[in-house]
Order: sequence, then structure tokens, then C-alpha cells
Amino acid sequence: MVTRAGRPQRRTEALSGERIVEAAVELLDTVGEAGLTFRALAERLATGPGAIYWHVANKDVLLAAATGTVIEAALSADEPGSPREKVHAVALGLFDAIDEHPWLADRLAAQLPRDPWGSVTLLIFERIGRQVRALGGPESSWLTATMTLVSYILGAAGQNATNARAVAPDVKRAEHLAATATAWKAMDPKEHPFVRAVADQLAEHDDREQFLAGVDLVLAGITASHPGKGRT
Amino acid sequence: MVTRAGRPQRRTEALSGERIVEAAVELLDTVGEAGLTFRALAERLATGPGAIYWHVANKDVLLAAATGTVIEAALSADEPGSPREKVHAVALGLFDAIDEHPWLADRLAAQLPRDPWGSVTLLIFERIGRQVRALGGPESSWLTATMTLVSYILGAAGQNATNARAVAPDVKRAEHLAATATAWKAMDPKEHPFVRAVADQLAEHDDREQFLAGVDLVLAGITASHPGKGRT
DNA sequence: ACCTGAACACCGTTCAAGT
DNA sequence: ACCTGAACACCGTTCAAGT
Repeated sequence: MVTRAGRPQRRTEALSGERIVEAAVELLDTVGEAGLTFRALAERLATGPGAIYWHVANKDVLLAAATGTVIEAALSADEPGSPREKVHAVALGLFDAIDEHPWLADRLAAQLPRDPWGSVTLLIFERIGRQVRALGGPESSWLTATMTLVSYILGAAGQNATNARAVAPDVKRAEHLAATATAWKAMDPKEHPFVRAVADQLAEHDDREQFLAGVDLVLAGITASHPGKGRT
Repeated sequence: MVTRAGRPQRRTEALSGERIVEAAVELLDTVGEAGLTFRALAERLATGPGAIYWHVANKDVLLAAATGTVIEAALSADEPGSPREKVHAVALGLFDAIDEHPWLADRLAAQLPRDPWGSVTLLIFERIGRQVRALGGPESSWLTATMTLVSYILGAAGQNATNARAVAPDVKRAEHLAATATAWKAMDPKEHPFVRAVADQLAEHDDREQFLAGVDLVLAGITASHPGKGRT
């Protein structure tokens, strides 16, 4: 254990996997995935690029470790509440984590399953699954319900973050949405009738609310499949 | 238009954006995303790396074009059927396309929204949205329902493809699932009770069926939110 | 055991020069 | 207008050599 960001003892307090991962996360947060370089990392750690390889096998496992650290931190809180509230908590935890660490977006779809059912995926799966179980449906429905919920949460959160990142930082989100809505409304009614129809709603929607509404929609689908217990 | 894979006229039939994208897709399919190199691409096209830049701005737009081409082809069929059947058709079209072109997995989460509401996302959104509208719910629910469905489909399909790719090609999918199930069942009941409980179901599940079951779950949630019209 | 830093084998991209 | 190919400024990774 490292005394988090603590005393920079003499010169360097020796390298370690944890210190490296910590520095990697900082680098990812400040300069993005393209900025995470073994040379930049080495400089930040006041060492040479080769030194890192003594503690970390390669860049892939470094990114995996960085992802794991951040996700675990995001899911550390486990407040009490109804199943729905707990699912919301996990979902929002991931949503916000991805929002704060946009580089997570690429990782969630790409890396989590790359180590299929690795520790991070398992953690999320277990968390969500428990609440699905608490919803009271038959055991035979648990796997499908949980997989669907997790897929939605990871998919939607990831897409949202990439969305946010795509827009130039100086452009206001509202302005950008308004511009998109205008473009949608100007589309050919023959080819894009639906997109035209929802253009106004798009301009008004809030990403976070929309995300949670999706969670509730999936939850409604789960409870609708076994009418009997708690409605919401 | 290029006469697809046709006559190799004399030597080279002049470069073009389409030919380059076509070659890029072939390269991606055969050697993966890491193998798509401007040098390799140039060699395949019997030219120099610099030539490509006259037709394609950079690697990002090349990948975007490759993604767009493949996705559009996957969604080209538009058979008649109930809204549910049509949603299934779009979902399976994407599922199978990602399965055949695994490099799409990284692109779907990462690139589609990078060009927020770019042509490909729009195409999928429009297709799904029309069916959501046909389900008969109030217009105010269309945006949320469609976004949720699209998020699930892209998220689940992407994760599935990465899952498939992660397993060594020589390992049978069934064997791998069985091994994972065994590992799940051996887990600490205190820490992973849910994962233990669904281990057997995991071993038996079929990826494609599971994926479609998720689509139906979301559809059930949509119809449950406005009871009145078509049940399924 | 741990670190250094030069070196290797690559990249994407540019650009003067050609046709 | 379109193509060539050398060159630039990087990468991740390795490895002999040090301490």
C-alpha cells in the first residue's frame, strides 16, 4: 500500500505497480489515452521507460489495471435501498465514472470482455445480479435479466461518454443538441421520418435522466415478465 | 462505382476512396485492427503509403468509412414483418456483422458516437425508431424507448463480439463456458452468491438466443409502459 | 532485485519531387 | 490531378549493462 499521494520521500519512493497505475490514471485523465506513453509515464515517475516493464508486463495490462482501479473505486459505495435504487446507484456510479474518466469508454466495451468475465466484469455482474434476484422473479430468468441490464448499462454509459467527448469542449452541450435537432428537422421526411419526429425531444433531453429512464425501462421489462411481486 | 473485385485491368485500376476502403475491410477481416497499416494497405494496393492520403484524410476517417460500409451492408435487407420481427432483424444483422468482422466491436462503442449522430448511428436509430413508433405508445415515449433499445443492441453485440474474440480460437466456446461455469461455482458464497447461482445457466446459454432474449426484455419494458396495443 | 537508457522495429503523416 | 518514396517525429518493447 502506498500512502496515497503522500510524502515524496527523499527523491523517489521506489517504483511499484500501484504507483505506476496511479500515475497512468492521472495521465489518462489529463492528456487522454493518446497521451499515455511509456516515455511520458517514465518522465512523470522520474525514471526510464524500461523500468516500468519490470513491474508491468505491457501497455495492455497497464490499461486493464487502470480501468480496474477506477471502476472498483466507483462501485465501492454500497448504500442500502430498494433493488431499483441499488441498480440506479451502480448504474450512476459507472455513468459518472465514465464521464469523469472518458478514456473508460473505450475500455468498457473493448477490454472488460477481452478478459472475459475478468474481475471487473464479475464485480458489476454480481452487484446487478443480486438486485435482479431481489426483484423476485424465477431463478431461470436471472441470467437473461442480469445480462441485459449489464449490457444496457455498459453500452449506454460508454456511448454517452464518447458522445460527450466528441463535442468540442468549448461548445455548450445544449447548443450542440439544438444544432443537431435543427439538422434532424431539416431531413428528408421520406428517408428519416422518425428522426424528424423526435428531433424536439432530443433537444430537450438530459443525458443522465435519459440513461436512468433506460434502466427503468429494462427493469420494467424484467418485472413485466413475472407479474406478482413489487411493481417498481 | 467499382466493379467489385472485378477485372484487374492492366496493372492497377487507379486508386479511389472506395477501393481503399474495400482493401481496408479485407485487411481488417484477415489480420485485425492491428494489421491495418498504411504501409500494408499501400502494398496491397500496389502503391506507396503517401498515395492513400490523397484520397483519405487519415486513419480515423478510413476506419469510419470501413465501419460505415460494413454496417450499411448488414442493414440493407428490409424484410416485412411485425415490429418485433423487424427489430430482431436489425439486431441480428448487427450481431452477425460484428461476429463476422470482430474489429467492429471496438468501433461501435468508440467511433459511432465520435461522429455523434453520424450517418451510421442515424441509420440504426431511424430503423429501430420506426418500429418503436409502430408499437403504438405515446410519442413522448419514443425517444427514450429507441435510445434504450439501440444502446442495448450496440452494447450487447459489441460485448459479445469481444467475448468471442477473447477466447483462443482453438478453444471450443462450449468448453470455455463450461470452464468458466466451474470457476464460478467454486467462488466464495459470501462474496459472489449470485454468480454462483447462475453458473449452471451460463454453461448452457446460447449467445445469440441470449442476445435476442435481451431485445425482447427491452421490448417488454416498452410495451409494459403503455398497456393498450399489441402485446408482443 | 531493481533500474538505466540506448537500440530495434515499427507506426501515422508529410512533402518535395515527379508524371 | 494524381502518385512516389524518402524523411520526420514519434511509438511499444527489449536488453545489455549497471547498482
